[in-house]
Amino acid sequence: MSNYYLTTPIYYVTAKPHLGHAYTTIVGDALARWHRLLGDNVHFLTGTDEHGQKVQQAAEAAGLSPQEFTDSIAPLYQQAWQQLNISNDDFIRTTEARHKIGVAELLQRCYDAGDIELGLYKGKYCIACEEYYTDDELDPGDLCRIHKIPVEQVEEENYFFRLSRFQDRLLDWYAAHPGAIAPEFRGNEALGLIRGGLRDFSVSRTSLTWGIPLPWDSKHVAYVWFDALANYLTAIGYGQDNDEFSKWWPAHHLIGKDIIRHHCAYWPAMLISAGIEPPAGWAVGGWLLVGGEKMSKTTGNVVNPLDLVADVGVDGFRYYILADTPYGNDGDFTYEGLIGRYNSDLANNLGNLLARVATVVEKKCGGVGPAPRSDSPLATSAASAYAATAEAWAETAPSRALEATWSLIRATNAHLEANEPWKAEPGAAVDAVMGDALEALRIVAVLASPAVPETSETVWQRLGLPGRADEQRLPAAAEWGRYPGGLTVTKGESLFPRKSV
RNA sequence: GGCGGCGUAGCUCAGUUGGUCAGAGCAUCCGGCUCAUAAUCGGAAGGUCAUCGGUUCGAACCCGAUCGCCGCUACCA
Repeated sequence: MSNYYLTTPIYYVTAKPHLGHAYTTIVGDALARWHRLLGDNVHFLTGTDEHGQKVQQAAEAAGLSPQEFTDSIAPLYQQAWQQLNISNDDFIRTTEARHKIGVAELLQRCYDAGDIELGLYKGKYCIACEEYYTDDELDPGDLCRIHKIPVEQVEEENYFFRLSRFQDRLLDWYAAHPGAIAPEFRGNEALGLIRGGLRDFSVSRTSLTWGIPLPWDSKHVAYVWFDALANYLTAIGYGQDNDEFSKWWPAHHLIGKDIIRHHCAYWPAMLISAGIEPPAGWAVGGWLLVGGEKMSKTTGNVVNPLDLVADVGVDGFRYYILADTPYGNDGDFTYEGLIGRYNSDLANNLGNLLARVATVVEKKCGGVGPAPRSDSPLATSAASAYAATAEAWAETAPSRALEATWSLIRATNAHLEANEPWKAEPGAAVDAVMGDALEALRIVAVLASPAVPETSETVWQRLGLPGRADEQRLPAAAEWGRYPGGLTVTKGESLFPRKSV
């Protein structure tokens, strides 16, 4: 049994949970659940990023202390993930004591290594970005390109992380670890920006107090990115519990394409400096657009995932997110797409298959599920569906994984159609066909459980199987012929009632 | 400007080292079936794999050029 440590980015508490957060988190959850099926010992982490100037400002605007403010937002994420059936093993908030202890440790290590040095920073600073910019990075009139507001001329004593020293070490590390960043073109992008030259970056601020003090100079608080990245360490005991830490590290990171620089350049450099092994891998996702446009408050197209759950259920939403968006590229959320997937894949294929099988078992087999044939033609369909599903999950390609799993559902519908058990008199022939269908459904329930966990449990129970679908272990659970027969099959309500468009 | 990517059936996309690679799903049309959620099954139609040229016995896949689109070039999934 191997340990598998998976992280999502931690989400900045100036925004409430939206579709974009849900997208990354659901992908992470499905991956975590798949690895649990494989028998891995999984630790799946998500959380919230709660320090920095923007939080301080948002708190002031709300008339709260920063701590009160973050205390009011962080639970929204925890609740959202609960409602989306996210199986995170931990949830870290960067305002927790364990995090502050670990960050201090990491800072001190980098400082002791000589990679953090005091400097004077004169520059043009965008308050909204919390970033300094050079002239060529600004629009005419010294406007921030992102926020279109004037930057301020600021002079501040800062500590700097000497990132510029790490270019060769990073390139060497990546050369020795091909494929660490997926998809490949994102890896090229990361290498490109490292080759393009790395500038030292400021890791402290004296201009605000809402942050973690530097252990050797308490006038400074840690820059929010340094603070935030460290969550991946502090959540598993860095600086406090070495056994726990070394049990899980290095991590597999799930990130968005916009934070490649921080995660693929800053972060491994910080780790190398502190004497910690770089991450095991990064899976970089694209944006989930809404109607072809980037979600933003100004265009008013921010989608609340919980509204969608009310329409198509948790699994309907999860399935759509996973099946309709090839990971790595931008996806496009549309309501029509959501309903289309729901109807065709969930209602027509999976839901209807279970319904027709249950009915025929009831009518022709007395409601008792027969055992499958060992030489069923469906056995090969199941084997190839499993192989393709496993391969796709290994490549962080949920959409292809689900397509592969669903191929077994289609094959099962075809198998029924070819044998027409509803026309035959009860007997061995009917039993054989229905046993095959039940066995295929059993395998589908296991393979689909990372995406649609609730549905898989329901199918599992309706088939009369003991235990739970998500307790099964692959590859054994995908072997043909494990449905024992003699179990009571329950018809039940429609799994996914069709939606009218 | 620099670096990188994309352009495959109406739509969304698979095609890992060049030789059943011209595919899947959805949508459309025709037919079958009626156990099932007007579901399902079969079949058809639909692409000169952006364009041009090259390498090769053979290229969607390699090389060059052209056209179009996009990403990154220190905010945030």
